Amino acid sequence: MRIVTWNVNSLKARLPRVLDWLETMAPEVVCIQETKLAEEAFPSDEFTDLGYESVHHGQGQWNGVAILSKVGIEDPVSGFSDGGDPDPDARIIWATCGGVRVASAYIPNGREVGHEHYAYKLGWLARLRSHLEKNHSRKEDVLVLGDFNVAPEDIDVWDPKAFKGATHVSQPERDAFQDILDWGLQDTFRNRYPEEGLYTFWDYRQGSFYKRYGMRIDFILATESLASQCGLILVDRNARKGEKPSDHAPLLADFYR
DNA sequence: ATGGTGGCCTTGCCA
Repeated sequence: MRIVTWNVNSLKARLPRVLDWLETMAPEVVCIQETKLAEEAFPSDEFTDLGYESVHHGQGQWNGVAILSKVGIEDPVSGFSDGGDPDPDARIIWATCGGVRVASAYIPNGREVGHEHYAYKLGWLARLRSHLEKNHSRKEDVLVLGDFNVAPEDIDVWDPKAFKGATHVSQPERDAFQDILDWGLQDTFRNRYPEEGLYTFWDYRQGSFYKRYGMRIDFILATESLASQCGLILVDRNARKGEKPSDHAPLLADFYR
């Protein structure tokens, strides 16, 4: 099964590029973040034409997550099933695709350390762990994909000194990310590539992509049963080039199962 | 290639 995560930064603005890329790479399952579309505006017909069923959890101007699948979509759930209040934002959707429980997640940005939105981010990461604990076992085939807005280690940013005091690298965020891994998930890309300088996001500003000023904040997290079957895994940096790119590149993995 | 925000029902906010 070939699976992808991609923060497209507006599916409306990105649709031609996304459709073209999906035709070329032909993944079975696709996790999209930042659709920035209302529920009814989701272009499901265009994806159907490429052979995908789809589920979307949208809210309009901001956020919005989706899963596309050529191998079935069963038991879709929007948000968290942890007994808590509904998340005000459309940031996570779950579905079972080809026997694998898949999540497409867009973790809050946090804005600034100490900001109200930063507290929301830490709480959101804790709820993700809580959802996993309450609904799944680490013995199951579970994949959590998405934009976590956290760089887990200093090697995941282009210059740690430039991020002093910033979100994405603070210890509470890194601890919350590690808590999710500690539930029973592995960072499949990092398993394969231990070196620095490999990123999934480059800010639009200041020519960051061309200067290689990136961050690795998008992940394909897998339980052991799947992580041990991970084959090809790569960031398609070519998708960050050219006309009207997203500020994130897609992360793609093949699981032999 | 020899440079260099972009998306949002926009006039500032968010990332």
